[in-house]
Amino acid sequence: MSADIDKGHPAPSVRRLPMYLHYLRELRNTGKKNISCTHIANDLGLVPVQVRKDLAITKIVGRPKTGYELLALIDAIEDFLGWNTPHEALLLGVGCLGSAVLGYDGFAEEGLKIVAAFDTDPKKIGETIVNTKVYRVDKIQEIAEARSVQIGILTVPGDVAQQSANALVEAGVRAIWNYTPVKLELPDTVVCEDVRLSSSLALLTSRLKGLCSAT
Amino acid sequence: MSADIDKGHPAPSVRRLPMYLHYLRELRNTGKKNISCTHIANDLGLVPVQVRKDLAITKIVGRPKTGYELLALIDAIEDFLGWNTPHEALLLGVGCLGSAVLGYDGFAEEGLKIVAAFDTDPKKIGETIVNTKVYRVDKIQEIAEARSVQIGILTVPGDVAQQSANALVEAGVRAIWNYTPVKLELPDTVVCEDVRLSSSLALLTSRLKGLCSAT
DNA sequence: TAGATTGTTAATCGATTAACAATC
DNA sequence: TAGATTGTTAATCGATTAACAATC
Repeated sequence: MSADIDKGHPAPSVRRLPMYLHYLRELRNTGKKNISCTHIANDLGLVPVQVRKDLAITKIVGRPKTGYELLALIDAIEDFLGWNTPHEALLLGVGCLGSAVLGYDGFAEEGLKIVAAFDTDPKKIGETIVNTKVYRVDKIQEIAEARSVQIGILTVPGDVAQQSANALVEAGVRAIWNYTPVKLELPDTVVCEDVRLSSSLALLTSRLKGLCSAT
Repeated sequence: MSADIDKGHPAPSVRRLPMYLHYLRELRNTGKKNISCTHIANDLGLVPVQVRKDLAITKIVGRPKTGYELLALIDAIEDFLGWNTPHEALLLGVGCLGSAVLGYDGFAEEGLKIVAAFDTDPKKIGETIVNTKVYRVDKIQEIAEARSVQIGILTVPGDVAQQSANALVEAGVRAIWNYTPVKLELPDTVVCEDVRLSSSLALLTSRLKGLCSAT
């Protein structure tokens, strides 16, 4: 019945937005007021038309000859991504990876605020790791509901990934950022994004192999 | 002059190989001898023909009706990725993220062995973090050359990313796994793969926004 | 054998790039 | 004004999916 059959936006474009945002924020310090796609493309090693298409999904409007107003563009990207209003998140699994995610201060710039962490290890429960308190896993529901947290970050071992995801869904979480190698089964009312470090490494090592054998 | 103009393999296919490998290794424990694309696709939520195309890049040959021999398939993927012969790597920047990468034992299964870490912080130099010794940055060349290390992992802050990458290149490293948000300038004799966690988060938060506004 | 499955060619789909009118 | 730049439509490119003969 809806007039616009929203197919969403091209994932490759959305993936490039944080790169533009990072670049534009740096540029802000130089006092520049306007920026064109030509300059962005040059500095980031892309072609201008791709930058234009990517930025267009944020609904930003530029002016011929001058380009985009820098601050308006930054706002538009943040708005599109939802990074101007902080998202609260829960983190499950305070191992090496979980601690790193807790400690990574870059997420603040991306509107992500981890409000509580959870683990099964009694030694960790009650501890405070990088300003975040670690709770027992059975407290997820209580804390999630109290603050109506929408995002869950999964940094647990693979063998408990699905059950951890289930707990997050039951607690009302709407989005799961999955750092485990497990393919999660989720209701389609929940969005999930897999961080697959091994995919990235696969590309690196296979290209390294190509480099060597080409000689 | 070369007969085969090697365009490389489709990046999306290469990115999916670790997922198949993970799945197949788990399957090994069940004692199964053969596996078909239909089964793989079912279990991973893909379509059989895509699995077949993906696996074909490893040069594996299957048999109609029975599928692929499980162990041969695992071998073929490992071979293609270069994950059966361990790759030695150096890690630059022992902060939160760097420590997590050092501590992540999953990389062992992916043929990656971090043999030394480097930092500028005098307090960290000489320490051993997760079985890896931390050296002064000016030791990179010496250690890289002695072991002819081919891979460098960049987990330094963004503002020293380029100079750190330069040091790795000078030390003879052929591949850089870049965890910083910086776009690196590198000679084309060096391959580089960017781990962009923010791209992944962008997709998650923008889809979460779509989910909420759709209601 | 019959039917499941492979390997491959052709068709489709979506993203990137080219072309160009509009405009400041 | 002249020329750089935007926004958009059309062409190209590459990945995914469909179709199907070969085969075990």
